[in-house]
Amino acid sequence: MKKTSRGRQRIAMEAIENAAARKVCFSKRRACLFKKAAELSVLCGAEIAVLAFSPSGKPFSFGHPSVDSVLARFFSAWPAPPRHHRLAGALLQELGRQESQLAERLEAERRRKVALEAAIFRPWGTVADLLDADVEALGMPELGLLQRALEWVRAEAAGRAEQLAFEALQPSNVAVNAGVFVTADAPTAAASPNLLEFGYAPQGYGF
Amino acid sequence: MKKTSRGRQRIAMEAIENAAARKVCFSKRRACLFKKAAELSVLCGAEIAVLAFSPSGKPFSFGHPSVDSVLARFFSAWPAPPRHHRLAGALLQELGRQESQLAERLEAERRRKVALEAAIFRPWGTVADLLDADVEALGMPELGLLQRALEWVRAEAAGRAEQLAFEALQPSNVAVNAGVFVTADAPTAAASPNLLEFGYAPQGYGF
DNA sequence: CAAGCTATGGTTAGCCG
DNA sequence: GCGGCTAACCATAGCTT
Repeated sequence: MKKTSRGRQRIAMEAIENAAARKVCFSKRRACLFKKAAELSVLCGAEIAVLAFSPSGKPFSFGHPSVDSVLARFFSAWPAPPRHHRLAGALLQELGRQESQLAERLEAERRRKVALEAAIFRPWGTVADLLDADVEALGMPELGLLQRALEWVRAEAAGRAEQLAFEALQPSNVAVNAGVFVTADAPTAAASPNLLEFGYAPQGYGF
Repeated sequence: MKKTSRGRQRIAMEAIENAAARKVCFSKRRACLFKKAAELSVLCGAEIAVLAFSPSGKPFSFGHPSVDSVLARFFSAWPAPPRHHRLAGALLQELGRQESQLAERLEAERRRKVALEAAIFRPWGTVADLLDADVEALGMPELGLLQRALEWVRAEAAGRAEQLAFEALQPSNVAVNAGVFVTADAPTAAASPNLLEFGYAPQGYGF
């Protein structure tokens, strides 16, 4: 019997030129990376999040117990350096300065609302677009609402994420999800971008 | 010559009870996980972030090209679902309702400032503490400032992250950092929490 | 307590169906 | 374009230093 395979070959640690090979490599290795992350979280009880964008820009994520919880913890884990006090001083100063302008801002608020109104009934791209485009023009009530709205949207998206366990792993407390953001070609297109979701298990090399 | 090692053994995919073994396992596997993430990003040109908390709560992260850039992309990559339009409607409605209360809120703003003032000159724990404790009381100018302040703090922290490449990998565009957040025992302690930084290379099993 | 060792289980590049 | 196969690299559990 002649050898039917060359087995695993050593490859150089550099960008894979061949597009097809790169895609296959990404899918295979991403799966293993997520599996390793899951194993680590199970074995050691660690909280882990992995975010990955395929070469074509498709987002994938793994989280234990969830991507969001890890992100939240990560954001809050950064220690407060001494400079926070300087920051606080600057904040207060700015506060006092702006307080004296509250009256005129009340009027400006009204103008902002008109701009917001126009922006809102225009089809949106991403949440970030809303933030980028309008946050400067938003007044206090809008900011608060926007913040809550963003949290809501992200919570809903996270809630739809597939809750899958790896075969050899504890079937609970491991979440894997992947999604695609398909931009609309026409800015005026009424159809909203698609949200595709995948399970972790065999989902092919597509991305 | 008698066998000097049992080689790699198969272990059950369940939490490791022995604390010491768990620590060693976490350190070894985390290193490999980061290495795999780096390889994937180099081979496929993918953007990847890995956030991990050790069992004892110490944060570690890997990012290519950087944790922050991946997080930013991840947040903005979530597609805008149709419900955004419903959300927009609700937002506008709420906006109109709240606009009629602008005048009285102008007065409330003044009261908020006093509360903020008190909060600001109190030693802070983490940025999250500030957010959690005061965001409800913050008015529009404070919110905007706080947002910028948060971004600034995170940017500075990220800027201090070690820029290391793995031996076999391209020496650029790979960032690895790890830090510890040491909480102050006394809430009134003036000393701020420490920020310890590590390189990726041999740093032992400590965490 | 971290670093090195070694045998073995796990991962995966290249092919095939 | 996917899943599977195979053989060769790689990761790593348990020890030793």
